[in-house]
Amino acid sequence: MAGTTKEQGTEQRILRAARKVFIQKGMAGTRMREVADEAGINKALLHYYFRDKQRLFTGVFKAGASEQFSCIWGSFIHCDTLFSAIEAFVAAYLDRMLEDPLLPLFIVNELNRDARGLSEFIDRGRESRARFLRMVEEARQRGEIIDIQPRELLVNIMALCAHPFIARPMLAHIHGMNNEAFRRMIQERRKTIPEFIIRSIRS
Amino acid sequence: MAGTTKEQGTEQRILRAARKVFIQKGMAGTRMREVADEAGINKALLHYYFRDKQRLFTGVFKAGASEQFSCIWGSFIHCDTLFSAIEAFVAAYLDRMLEDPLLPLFIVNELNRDARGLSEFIDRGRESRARFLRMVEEARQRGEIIDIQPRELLVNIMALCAHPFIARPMLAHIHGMNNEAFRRMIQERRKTIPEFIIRSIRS
DNA sequence: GTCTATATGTAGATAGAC
DNA sequence: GTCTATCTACATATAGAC
Repeated sequence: MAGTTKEQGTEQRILRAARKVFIQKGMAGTRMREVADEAGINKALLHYYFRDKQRLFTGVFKAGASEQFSCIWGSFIHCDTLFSAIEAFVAAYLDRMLEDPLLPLFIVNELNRDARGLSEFIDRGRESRARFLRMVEEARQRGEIIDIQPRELLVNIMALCAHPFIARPMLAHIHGMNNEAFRRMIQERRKTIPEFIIRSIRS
Repeated sequence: MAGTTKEQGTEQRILRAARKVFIQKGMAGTRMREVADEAGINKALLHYYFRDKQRLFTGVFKAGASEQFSCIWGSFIHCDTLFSAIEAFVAAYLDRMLEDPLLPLFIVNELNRDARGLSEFIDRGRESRARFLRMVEEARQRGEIIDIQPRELLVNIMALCAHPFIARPMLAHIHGMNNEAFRRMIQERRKTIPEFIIRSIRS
């Protein structure tokens, strides 16, 4: 019955360690040595499980990162109004990113370096995105919201959610925020972002 | 009278090349070799002008990047209303970043890696930021806008301006945008971002 | 100032013992 | 599977000729 997994599974330990270091330092800034140390093993074992750095990098995503996209984009699946969908999406996004605050910066960063590698990763939320865009278009036709391009609205929502995480060091510097203050700000934005958006688009 | 500058100045050529490569690849991803090639010289000369990689990196900013912050934050210096200041700021930010679309990602990236290095760089706009926050507070007290934290509004404005540049590869992938389409989108946002914001905060 | 040649360190990756 | 020891490549940086 058991068999493949040992105490915790070396492969899993490596993946968790690699994920942590890659997200923090990026592909170019990551040293295999550091991943090995973080996992409590040596470099040779990394190459035993994953042939090379690139495969390790890819493995990290195959093993978990992409499920998060599904989680976020699946957040509003049961919402029947546009406004409730926006609220659900914002809450899901902020909650998820609070657990991995460096993830947004990491993703845009690596996507900028090599868009091919993570394209399938993005496509996970494709249907949900299409559905959201339809909801916007329908709300517009019913006259519930002003005349705004669905794409534009989506970009704005993503911007308001992601940017505080991406620009966190700058915000921390400008406004003198520590970790606790940052979390409080994000918690408040769970409410204020939907309010900000809905005030702007409501007819 | 002339004297220090030659045909174009080797130091300037190096700085321009370094700037280009650093912004594209980041500190960790940049190879001195690549900078030398880009500048049309050899590696040794880089070390002759700038002792090491770190100093070259610093030199790039001392030589030009920080002035851009001043340009953006000085954009609304003659605006007497909050709404006109927002319009001026958004226009200045987008126009500037269209010239260096990779700059926003680069800045947040390096700031995340080492916040000390670029802190003085951020401080350039400090007074202007303070003035902007005062304008928001005053407009709020006059009842022209709703009850919103000045800081929060500033974060939202920055988010709406910067995020399309930062997440450009993702947007390009999702919406199938080429360079020309991206520029058109930014041009439209010069109008739509201020509208979006002002609709949201106007009493 | 600018080059070639080289020193020095360290990265990713492999060989082979256990 | 896991380790130590090592190979190879390449990055930063320097020495020294011109």
